[in-house]
Amino acid sequence: MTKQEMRTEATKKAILQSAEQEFSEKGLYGCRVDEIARRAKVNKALLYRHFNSKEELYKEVLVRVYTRLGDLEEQVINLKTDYELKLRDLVQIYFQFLYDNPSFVRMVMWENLNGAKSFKERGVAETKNPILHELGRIIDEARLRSDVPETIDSDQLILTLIACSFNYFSNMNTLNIIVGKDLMLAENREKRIQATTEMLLAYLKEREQKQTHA
Amino acid sequence: MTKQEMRTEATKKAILQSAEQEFSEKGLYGCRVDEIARRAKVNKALLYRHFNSKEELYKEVLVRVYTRLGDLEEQVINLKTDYELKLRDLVQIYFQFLYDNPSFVRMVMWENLNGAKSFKERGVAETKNPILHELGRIIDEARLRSDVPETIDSDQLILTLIACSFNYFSNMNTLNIIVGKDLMLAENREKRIQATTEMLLAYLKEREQKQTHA
Amino acid sequence: MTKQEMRTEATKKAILQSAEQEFSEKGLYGCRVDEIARRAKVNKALLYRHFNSKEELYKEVLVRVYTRLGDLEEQVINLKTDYELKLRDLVQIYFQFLYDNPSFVRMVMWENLNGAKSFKERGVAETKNPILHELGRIIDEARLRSDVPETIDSDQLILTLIACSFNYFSNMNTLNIIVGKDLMLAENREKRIQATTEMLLAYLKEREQKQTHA
Amino acid sequence: MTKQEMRTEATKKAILQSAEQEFSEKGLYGCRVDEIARRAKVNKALLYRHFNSKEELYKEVLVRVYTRLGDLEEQVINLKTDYELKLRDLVQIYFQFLYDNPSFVRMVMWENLNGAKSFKERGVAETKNPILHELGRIIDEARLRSDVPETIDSDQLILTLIACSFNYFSNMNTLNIIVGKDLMLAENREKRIQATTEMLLAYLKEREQKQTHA
DNA sequence: GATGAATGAGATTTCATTCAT
DNA sequence: TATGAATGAAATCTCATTCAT
Repeated sequence: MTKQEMRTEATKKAILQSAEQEFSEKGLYGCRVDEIARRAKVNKALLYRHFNSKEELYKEVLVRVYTRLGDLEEQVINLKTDYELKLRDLVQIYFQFLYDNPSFVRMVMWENLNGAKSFKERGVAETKNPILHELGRIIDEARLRSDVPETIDSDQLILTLIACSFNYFSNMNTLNIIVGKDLMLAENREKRIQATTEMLLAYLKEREQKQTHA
Repeated sequence: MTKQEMRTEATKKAILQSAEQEFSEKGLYGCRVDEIARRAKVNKALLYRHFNSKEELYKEVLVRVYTRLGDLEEQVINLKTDYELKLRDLVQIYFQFLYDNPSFVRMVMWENLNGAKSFKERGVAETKNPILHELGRIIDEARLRSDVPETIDSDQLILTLIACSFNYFSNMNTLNIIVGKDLMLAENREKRIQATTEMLLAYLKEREQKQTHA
Repeated sequence: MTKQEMRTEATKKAILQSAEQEFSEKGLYGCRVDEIARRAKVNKALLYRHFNSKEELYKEVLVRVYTRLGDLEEQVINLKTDYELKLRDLVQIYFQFLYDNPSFVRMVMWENLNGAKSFKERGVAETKNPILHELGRIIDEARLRSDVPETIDSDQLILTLIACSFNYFSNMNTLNIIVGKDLMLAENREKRIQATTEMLLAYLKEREQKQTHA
Repeated sequence: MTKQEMRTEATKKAILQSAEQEFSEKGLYGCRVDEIARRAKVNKALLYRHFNSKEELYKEVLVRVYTRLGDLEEQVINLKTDYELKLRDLVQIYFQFLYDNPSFVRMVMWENLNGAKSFKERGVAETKNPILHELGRIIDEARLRSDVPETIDSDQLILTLIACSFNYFSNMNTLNIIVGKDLMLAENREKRIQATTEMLLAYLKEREQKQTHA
């Protein structure tokens, strides 16, 4: 890579970082190209040269943000063997990820509000998602060991994991008011991780019992 | 109420309806006053006469949408006596509300993305919320009957109920892709209601057991 | 005059008073019909019924304001006989009038900025102006008594009287800054009246001398 | 200065010239940004890029117009030595300036009608004013040579000079009607310059005499 | 006569995008 | 590649005026 190319890459990265801040904060419509350029310390014409349009830049940001999920892979493979503990860790890791990546949460929200348009157009769903991948494996393994019944609906577990984790951050502003607490506090997050884990496990066991009694 | 006043109310209502559609769809920034006026079949000046600014109109819509929660009261008071059945009904009612009121879901999302600014400014949190009110009562009653342990963390139940219900609709666009199903279908919603109920109950019982064994 | 007519007159007067405040303060373009109506506590439609248009109302105000000059007549006829004292009094009266009628000063300024359009259209120049009328008489009388030379240019006296009096109030905002004093203070006004009088007299005498020596 | 910068300056100058015409003619409120842009042959967005707002542009024009006073410096330093002649020249120069710069007169009028708001905000009073500066020097010198008494109130001279000169142009539209002459004519201006000078001198001498007799 | 609602045209300002260098 | 100037379209909001009762 030549010096020139490296400079170009640096420029693009600066733009993307700036754009991530702006887009995640204000969305595709609330955000201003001027502001992105200003924060990236480049001029608008350059931004357009590299990304063609505001919308394309937005999509690039979406992809970039989503890709970070992939970085969880290492953490996820090194989980304990016991499936209860594994599940607990998985929830923990997901919560931590959402806590560390507020722009992920917000971009997903913008996407949902926008009919997941860019999400679909850029095939973001294909992005490696170690959390869900591992949840699937946990269930599969448990099934094999008959820890959970064959009939378990793994979608419900996925939906519950996502709901309890994602919603905690996505709706934090209103939830804080509703429960009258600062849910950002480590203590409260910890409690919620615990409860989420218990819920998932309880759901599994409940099903198990039903299965047994059936 | 005079004829004149009735006409005025009708005009305001037309504007509010139009604004609700536009704001819930595109948010405060993505939406255009021109379009709201066009849909309401009034001119912009009139809209400004009645609502002063785009932002005030937005807040009015937020309040209006949120107020609909209150209409659930009748349904909620007529619940069965058994607390398990009650909980099931509550989840069912909430899911149905969110299904019937997509603009509620979206407005809450916009608010969260915007730091719940208008939510706070208009004291929307004070709005009657029969769902959460009833959930509180269910837990209280259960406690009295010792169906659930004293130590139960009711916040976790609230957060779970909201998360599992709200997130199902708020993130539907991306969830549909992730689970590869159309979650809007009655069948899938029904399953999710079932799972959510079971989760809540299992969580309660789990705690109960822990309590017992402790 | 019937009760109804009296009410109507009262309404018109209220509008005119309000309009005078607004127009003199902000001019024809800076002022808002809404505001005039609000201050007059009538609605706009009524205002239009009585005055047809913003511009006509403006002209009405101009005439009204200018007419107040006429009220000086009584004061002016009762002047002392000595022409020096008369002149002094005249200056004093004019200063007092301008001090008491800031809207006169401002309306004349707006008119000048606007090419005296309304001034001409409404023939405001025809309005009785006891100050100038009396100044003319003073000069005439003085001429007869040979107190001043025949050749005196009375226009110069008129222009000086107006300039020294009017400009003191019309440019007060900038003059205050230039001379670093509050020219509104009675003390400073008094000094200026004195100086203006002396100037007029000195001018007369100077001319006289020239005449004499010629 | 690069070519680019020169172009930019040219654009700004074109806008300022256009704005001066419009603002001086119609004032801050009567004037339209559209029109300024049209006359300057640029589009509105560019105008805003360079000047931020209509009001800032107005202030820039005010400063620009006022600065022209400074250009009189050369003329003013080369005055004759005799103080009577000096004074005469000063009046002549000031009249000529006001005649040549109608937008100066009008901007000062707008400012006074607007409470000298922009005048104060931009510290326009600090602008070099060779006329008043020189008038001060003339009086000082005269005092030293005892041509005029120590007690002379120089403010009165300043106010008279400004009043007689400025008012001649600021109120020309109404004065023309009052005196029934076209005061713009060179002949009439000349007479007025003569009268103003005599007035100032007469005032000085009158005071002198008083002083002498005292 | 009097009112409050309603209107159309237009004001200032903003924004995504392109041009010229 | 990179830049600052420039643009056209459109956004929010305002205002003199008229309508309907």
